[in-house]
Order: sequence, then C-alpha cells, then structure tokens
Amino acid sequence: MSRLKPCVDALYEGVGRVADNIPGLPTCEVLLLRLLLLNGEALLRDIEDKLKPVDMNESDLRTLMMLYSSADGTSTPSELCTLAEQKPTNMTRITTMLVKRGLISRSHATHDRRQVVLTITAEGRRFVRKLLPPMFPDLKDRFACFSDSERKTFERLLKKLALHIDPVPPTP
Amino acid sequence: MSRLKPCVDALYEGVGRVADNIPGLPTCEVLLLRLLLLNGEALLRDIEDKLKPVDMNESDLRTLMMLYSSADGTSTPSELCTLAEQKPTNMTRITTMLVKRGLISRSHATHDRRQVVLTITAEGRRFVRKLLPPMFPDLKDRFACFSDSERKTFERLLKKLALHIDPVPPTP
DNA sequence: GGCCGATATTTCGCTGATGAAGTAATAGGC
DNA sequence: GCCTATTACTTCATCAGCGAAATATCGGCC
Repeated sequence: MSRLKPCVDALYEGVGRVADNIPGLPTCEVLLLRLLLLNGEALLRDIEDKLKPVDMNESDLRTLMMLYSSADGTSTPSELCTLAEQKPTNMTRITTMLVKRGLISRSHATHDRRQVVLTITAEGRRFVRKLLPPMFPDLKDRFACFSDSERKTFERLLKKLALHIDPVPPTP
Repeated sequence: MSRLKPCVDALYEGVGRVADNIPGLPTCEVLLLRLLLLNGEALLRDIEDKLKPVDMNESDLRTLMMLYSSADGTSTPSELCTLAEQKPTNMTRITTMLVKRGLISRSHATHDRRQVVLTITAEGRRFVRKLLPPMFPDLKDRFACFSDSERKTFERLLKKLALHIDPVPPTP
C-alpha cells in the first residue's frame, strides 16, 4: 500500500496549478516545505508504530533518550523542554509517566528548590539498551536509498537549515 | 531566542555518547532522522503561528489547498485523506468546519451515493488568494541559507527519500 | 432479486498536547 | 529585611487527532 507517491505527485501538480494562479508563489520553497513535512510525518509514524507495543510515543522516548545520552544521566524539566522541543505542561505528564514506570526518578535540587532533578534509573538504561537495537535495521533501510555521499550532503543541508531557521522570528 | 542550536548541539553530543554505549548504532541515520524531525517541527510551528490569527491549523489549510489546487476544485473525503495524510475521522471534522466557514461545500455524488463531493467555493478561493501571499517572504527566508543548487539538491534528496520510505512495511 | 462482503463516511470515547492560570521558590532593588 | 518581578514547575480546561464501532451504500454471486 503505497501512500506517499500519490502525495508527491499531487503536490507537484498542485503547486504547478497554484503557481499559474497566484503570482509570486515561491514554487521551489513550497515544494521543499511540503516534502520535508511529508517525510517527517511518515518517519514519525513509523517510529510511533514501533513504540506502540511498549506503550510509548516518540516524545516519551525522546525525553528518555535525552537523559540516557546526557553526560551524567541527569537533567531538569526545563532543560528537557528546550532540548526535546516540548512544552512544560507536556513534560510534566511525560516525566510523571516515566517515573511511574520506574525508568527515571524525580528529586529536588538542593541549591534551588524550585528545580526538579530527573535522573535515569538503571532500569531506564536497561530499557533503552533493549528497545533500540531492534529498530536499527529498519532505520538503516529508511535511508538506504542514499549513497554515503548523499547521506553526508543531506545531513549537512539539514543541519544548515536547522541552524538557519532558528533565530528567524515570526513576522506578526 | 535561539531554540534549535542547543538541540542540534545536544543531538550530536548525545548520539556520540550513545554510540560508545550501544554497539551497532547507525549514527548517521539517527542524525538524519532527528535533524529531519527537528526541522519539520520548527517549520510546522512557524506555519501554525501564522495561521492562528485566521483560526486555522496546518491540516485545515492543507485540506483547503488540496481542493484549491485540484484540477476542478473538487474532491472527496477519502481522496483528501490520502493526499493530505489524514485519517477519515479527522477529515470529517476538518471539512465540517470548512463548510461552516463557507470555504467549501458538501454534496453527494450521483453515481455513488456513499461518496461525498467537496467543492471549494468562490469565497474559499478568495480566502486562499488573500491568505497565502503575505506568507511568501518568510517562507523564502526559511530557505535563504541555501544556494540555488543546494535547494535543487535538497529537493531531489527529499523527493527520493519520500518515494523510497513509502512502500517499506513496518516489521512487526 | 436477495444476501454478503467491501467501501465511504460519520459518530463516539479516549489520549496527547496546548495555553492560561495557579503555586512555590528565588533574586534583586531599596 | 521586605516587596516585587522572575523563574520553575504543576494543575486545569480544552481541543485536535485517533481507533473502533455504527451507518449507509454499492457490487458481485448465486
């Protein structure tokens, strides 16, 4: 069941028609935007499908991974919010759930008692080390259409874009 | 307020640390995946911010644009679902809202009375023609970090990826 | 021509994420 | 040493989107 090809086709046709209709349409940029979002959604769906069996979604895993991959297995909700691109509200829910599952622990910072310190537990580390490896083959497959140099180029462009769109404030 | 740079930095550091820890981690692929999602989320946020003033979200606009850009300004819920990557449930809600706002109209197909035919109205077309142009400058800015050839390369890679990840079924 | 499985869409109940308001603690001016 | 603004997090109400079930229609088989 091919889902993306019709989207891509309709996208190119549609943009062509709209361009005839609305002057000044930045055709190439629209294509880049839509293709990027299309790929993002598809990849996200794949991940979430794989996480469903362990009752997790991508935000949950991302949060857990931020702790797993931090220098000392420790962080705070606000730091995780900026690094995992989440709102505080949601971070509360995620961490509460992870604490309940015993994957992380919550405690208070001594120097600033407003701050909550989150630490990944031994069980959390075990969980990650068991969960990730089975996902590797499929992940490689996703990008198997690229040559090594294409992968490098793609990475370079994605990184460049991320750092560029960063500080652009929205025009109100 | 720079939000993405710390994410990118943490990503590269984090992946480095995890790679030391979990053998077989496809480092490059993980970076590609995370960077792609990061960019997608940031771009989506920008769009949704711009749409908030007109009480719309990106899915709503995408749906409306599929109709605007179709050959005859007409489609069906199921077709829109596949093209706009939406579930039927959500499409019902979106189209109901668009009908309420007078941007599209709903009617029944004569040859198959199960099907609903959605048509963009004159007001819907006006709405789109008024809404889009102010978004062009910012959209161009987003990709202004790329040279023409980089934009072409990026588009080629994105398209290639979309068509590749398409038919890969999830391994259960 | 009536029954059965498939298809198109909607309804319903639930979950994940959000913005706004609330709580708690700190920091800085005076 | 208090008062105010700021910061860190949580709670609450709400909403978009989803899966499963319901509804309506079609198409084919006998």
